[in-house]
Amino acid sequence: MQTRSIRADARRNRDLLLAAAMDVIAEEGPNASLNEIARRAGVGPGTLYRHFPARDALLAAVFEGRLARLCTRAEEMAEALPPGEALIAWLRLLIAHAMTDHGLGARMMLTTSSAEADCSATLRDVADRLLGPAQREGSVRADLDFADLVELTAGIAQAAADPVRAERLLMLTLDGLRTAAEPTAGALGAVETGTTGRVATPRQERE
Amino acid sequence: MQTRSIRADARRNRDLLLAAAMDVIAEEGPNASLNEIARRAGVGPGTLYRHFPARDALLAAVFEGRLARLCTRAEEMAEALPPGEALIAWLRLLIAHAMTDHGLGARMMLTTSSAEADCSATLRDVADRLLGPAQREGSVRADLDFADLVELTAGIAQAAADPVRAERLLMLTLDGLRTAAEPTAGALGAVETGTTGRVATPRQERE
DNA sequence: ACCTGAACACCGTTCAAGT
DNA sequence: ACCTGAACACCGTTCAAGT
Repeated sequence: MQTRSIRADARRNRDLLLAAAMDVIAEEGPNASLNEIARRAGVGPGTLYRHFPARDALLAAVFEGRLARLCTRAEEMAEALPPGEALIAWLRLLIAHAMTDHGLGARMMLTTSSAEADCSATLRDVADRLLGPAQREGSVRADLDFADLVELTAGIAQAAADPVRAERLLMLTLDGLRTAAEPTAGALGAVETGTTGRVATPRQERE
Repeated sequence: MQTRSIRADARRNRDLLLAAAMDVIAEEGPNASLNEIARRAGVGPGTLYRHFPARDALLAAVFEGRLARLCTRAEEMAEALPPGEALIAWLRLLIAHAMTDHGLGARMMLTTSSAEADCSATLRDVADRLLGPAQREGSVRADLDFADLVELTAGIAQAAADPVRAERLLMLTLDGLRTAAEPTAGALGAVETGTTGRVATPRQERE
């Protein structure tokens, strides 16, 4: 009496929907037609909306599987490599991940809403597990934040046309564009302004 | 006999369309409804398609105005500031630009197609005008490319939720995430690999 | 309980018909 | 020449009706 056959059907429909969604999204990206997904799963559109009331709920469900794999890999890296290298290797993985399915990964990484399937929290735990040691080791800036890594990574993934460009952008980001930290002229007190967020626009600053 | 009144009408419709597009895109972003734009311009949808056969053509037209301003500012900065500072100030401007209209700027900066209104070429000229001097001065990496700047900039704009986050990400990108260039263990010859683009994947990394 | 699929308002795009 | 706007196929979303 605990599990009804009707429930089994619902469960089966959910699985069909999810499988179809993975296929269609892989082909068409995160804006794929929901009706098409329902059609390919062999159910009516209403059934899709019953299981996934909003598009992001469906995307999050697809995203979860990949996220699990990403966490496993993070553990492996934390054990196999020195902290700094582990973090960088994982960032590389994160970028590859964000580039799959026409940017579904990046979209899910950046979206703060859809708290129901909170991928963001899981991601944060994993990232902190790698970031902390790397910072203590001194191979990475101490003021780095989880959000910094996610945003820089997602940005690179969205802007890069292919994995080669992505790798290039990652290396630039790790090493920085500047050659030195000296502000051209004498020692203005402006060296540290970078960390404070907004900086005065250079308007009347002539010659 | 050179200019017909009919032409004046066509011209006027184009202007109406463009003005409406600027409004609607500012409100709804680059995926705004084309029918809605035509409606607000007071013309039929067919007229819109006559003047702008593809969505990107319309977006490019909207983009052109802002691009012109961006070029003017670049000239001003090149004259008023030392090369390194001018480049950075302009990058900041580029990011702000890429964040307007719900990401229209970033989309146009990254899209290589739609060669008709080649914003990309204009942008490239301006960027090179600032990048070259900054590199000769030595304040910025010598191997930096125009594409690097555009992609990093567009990536930051797309990933940042607000201008404060964007400024933070820009500063991180300028200075780099790493604290030092030493590869953890002894002096492998790997210090310079960052500049070569693709780097060997860390051994057993599959998938 | 869960599913269905017709129905609604909208979209992008086209094209015969007008002027 | 240029414009119109009805028309087509599609979309996201809902909801009475079924089982």
